[in-house]
Amino acid sequence: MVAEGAQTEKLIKEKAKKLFFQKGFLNATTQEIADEAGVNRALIHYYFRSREQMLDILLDETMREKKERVSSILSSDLPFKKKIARYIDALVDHGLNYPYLDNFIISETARHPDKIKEFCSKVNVKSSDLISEQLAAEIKKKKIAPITAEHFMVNLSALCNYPLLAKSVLQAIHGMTDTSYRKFLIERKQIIYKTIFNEEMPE
Amino acid sequence: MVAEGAQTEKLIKEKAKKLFFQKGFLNATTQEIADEAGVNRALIHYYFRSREQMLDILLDETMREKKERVSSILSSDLPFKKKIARYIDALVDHGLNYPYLDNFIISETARHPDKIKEFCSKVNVKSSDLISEQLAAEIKKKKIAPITAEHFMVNLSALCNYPLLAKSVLQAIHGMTDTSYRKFLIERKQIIYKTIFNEEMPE
DNA sequence: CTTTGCGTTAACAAATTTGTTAAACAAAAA
DNA sequence: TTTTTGTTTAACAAATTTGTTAACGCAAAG
Repeated sequence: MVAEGAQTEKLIKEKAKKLFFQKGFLNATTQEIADEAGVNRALIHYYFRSREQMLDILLDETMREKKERVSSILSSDLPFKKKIARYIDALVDHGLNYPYLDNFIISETARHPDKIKEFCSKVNVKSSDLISEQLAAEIKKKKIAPITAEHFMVNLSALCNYPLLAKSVLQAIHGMTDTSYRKFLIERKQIIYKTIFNEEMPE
Repeated sequence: MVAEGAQTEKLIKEKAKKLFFQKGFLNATTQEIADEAGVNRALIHYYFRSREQMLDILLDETMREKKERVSSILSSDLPFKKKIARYIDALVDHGLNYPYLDNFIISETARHPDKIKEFCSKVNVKSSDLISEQLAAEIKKKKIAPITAEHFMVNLSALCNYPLLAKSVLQAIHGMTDTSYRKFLIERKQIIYKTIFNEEMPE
């Protein structure tokens, strides 16, 4: 049973991401990660030196991937409402895969405030900048009620991300199964669009 | 320096809440809590037996308090929009005090799914039930666009809670200071009302 | 004044978790 | 076949963290 090096590294990363970002075990131990991947714990240190460094890599990788997906949509030349519809779609879909990613980032940055600053300086994407002109134009044309780009983006993030983040709680309160909650989240894409624009989502 | 018993217990709880719910250190050690309170670590075990039990008490106490505040508003006989305005106000104000409470609950329940179920069975408050009739009435009167009570409440929670939860991230992205972020959150009360009802918040 | 009991502390013990290292192992190169 | 290289493992060491305990101090009760 010899797993090629790069394979193992990838396997560990995948399983660690699963524990952290899908299951929400944000203090998963190196042992738990190793068990999940079915490898010896020392391999984590062999490939990543320390838990801390692995964590940084996972976070950087996952956030980068998400940011790419998301800002490619926001920087596209789609008409505004279409763009936002796509954005909602991407955000919710990504969140279905990694519901606890934001939760992880929040905890991590609460402890180590420098990390988020450092990361922002590397991957600086102030998403509100990407839509501010288009938003202003829509507002001028009276297509949308006046709102700043910051509040608009925060509204959007909140409506998309929160139900993913708070999955366990909302699911328990409303007594939903995993599948019915998933359905609820898919439904929300339309709801969010409607809440933001006060009109049905087209098509 | 003899601190009365009940005083000390209260002090420890306060400082622990500060670390967990205000600062977002959701793996604060017993030592950190003791230091914050300026007492010997053993006192935590003296009063709460174990870290685990203290945590349960803190969570129960804080959630109960929040639920009371919040559902008293929702079960009042205010007109619908006034009621929601109050609700937004209460939720954001509470969140200003304990921005990381939800984050804590989320992590906790991810690890121990039973806890949230147990809690829900004790303090069963399905907030959407408290407004569903009134909401339906408003919709019938064409005052609000059609939406289920569940989605309506999740929208509301999302818009209120997410910016508190994600404080560190949003603050970093938008380059805000603590005070300007606080201002931003206060502003949001109107924004949220406007987003939900598509009209200015009165008074 | 002595005793009793609660609150407090320091010191200790145990458990958990991370990180290191030397040896084992397998496949490719010599 | 032997060597070499990169990967994997078990065993060990160190650090962190939780939980326990015995002793100390002080105030109120006897």
